[in-house]
Amino acid sequence: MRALSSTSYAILGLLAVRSWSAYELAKQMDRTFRWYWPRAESVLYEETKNLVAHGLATAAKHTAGRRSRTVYTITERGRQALAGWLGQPGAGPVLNFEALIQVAFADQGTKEQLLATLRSVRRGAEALRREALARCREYDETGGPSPERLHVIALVARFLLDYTDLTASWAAWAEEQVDQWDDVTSVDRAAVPPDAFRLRP
Amino acid sequence: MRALSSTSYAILGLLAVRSWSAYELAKQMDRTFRWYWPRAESVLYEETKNLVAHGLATAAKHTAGRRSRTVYTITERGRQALAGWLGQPGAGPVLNFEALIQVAFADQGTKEQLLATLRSVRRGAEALRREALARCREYDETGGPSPERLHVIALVARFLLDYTDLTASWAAWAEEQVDQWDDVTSVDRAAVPPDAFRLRP
DNA sequence: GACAGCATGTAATGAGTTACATGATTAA
DNA sequence: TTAATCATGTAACTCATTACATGCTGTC
Repeated sequence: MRALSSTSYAILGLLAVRSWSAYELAKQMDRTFRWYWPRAESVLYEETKNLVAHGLATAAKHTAGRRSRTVYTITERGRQALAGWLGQPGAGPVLNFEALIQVAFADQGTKEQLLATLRSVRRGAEALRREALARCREYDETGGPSPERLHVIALVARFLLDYTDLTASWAAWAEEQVDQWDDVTSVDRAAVPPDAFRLRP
Repeated sequence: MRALSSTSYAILGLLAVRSWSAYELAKQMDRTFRWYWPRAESVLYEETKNLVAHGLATAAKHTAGRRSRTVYTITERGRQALAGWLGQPGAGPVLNFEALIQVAFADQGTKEQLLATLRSVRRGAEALRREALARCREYDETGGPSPERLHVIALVARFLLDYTDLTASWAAWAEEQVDQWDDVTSVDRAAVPPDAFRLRP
């Protein structure tokens, strides 16, 4: 029986909304947490058991046809634990951006390498932005699967939309800048993007 | 002798700029990587040894006074390894935002809890934005410690400035929205922030 | 009858964090 | 002389990932 982690509470949060099978939870984690709390599928199967061991959820084995599925349901203690955790100070955004290390030391490589890095970041970010926009349109038009939770979902959505847009826009801007450079080892002060060091209005 | 990780290459990147003592590297990691590749100080002392074991750096024990310090220098093989890594596709931004889980399930707690979470995020983000702005002003005015690297630093700075600004602005906006709510369990469709689901112009 | 997807896991491994240990130097 | 900071690490632990294992079910 492990101690409860933020990941435990994240799953407990989903269970507070409704009961889910382990498989459904795994899919839902991919739909939602992937954006701001990405974890491998396998943690789900460990954590659900952990929640049961702590008495925060119950597991019910169903056998639809001959195929088994375990449905998890939150307990009253689980709701209390979740409410308590919501009062703890949670960590702000922690970013891991490998490609940005490569950008920071790009003068040790070639211009082509830097452009390839930026293009790959831009493509990935654009795909995420498209996905975020499509989901947002769905929520806006249909109310989504939990219309009674739309007000909190909107807060999260606003962040993710802005965040994916920022990444895509930045990568596009950086590509434009680098395109204008003769060389990645350039020392020319004029090659430094103007206003890069100032907050946009 | 461990396999090389992205963290290994990050440190190797610093060594490509100049030689550093282990302690200086630890400080520099805090100054730079903390923003987009945060790692504990202790990894530095493991990784430097690992770089030496791989032949990518050399260690020189100096004794200034009676205090010992180990100065690390990149080797030719180290420069080649770094240049090779710069050509590999690096991962895009991966976000871990614990407080956003709490926002997503805020309807299971109280309005006060949600406001406290948002305020704490905003305070932290504002502090980071101030720090980023101060560093940017320094780079803009003095050229910073490596003026010949200013063009790549500017690319990184632009991202970090926008990113810290986004987080701070979002938290402030979210606080304003929630302030107007009667209750966090509100179902009123009018309480949903207008245009939250649309990309800003 | 094969293959994609449903459904649920386990084992091995690894990267990273926290906490601790140690002693020197310098400024108040 | 006390505290802060310089300077370098080690050990234990935790969290998470990757890769694998298993068998069912519906469809072409």
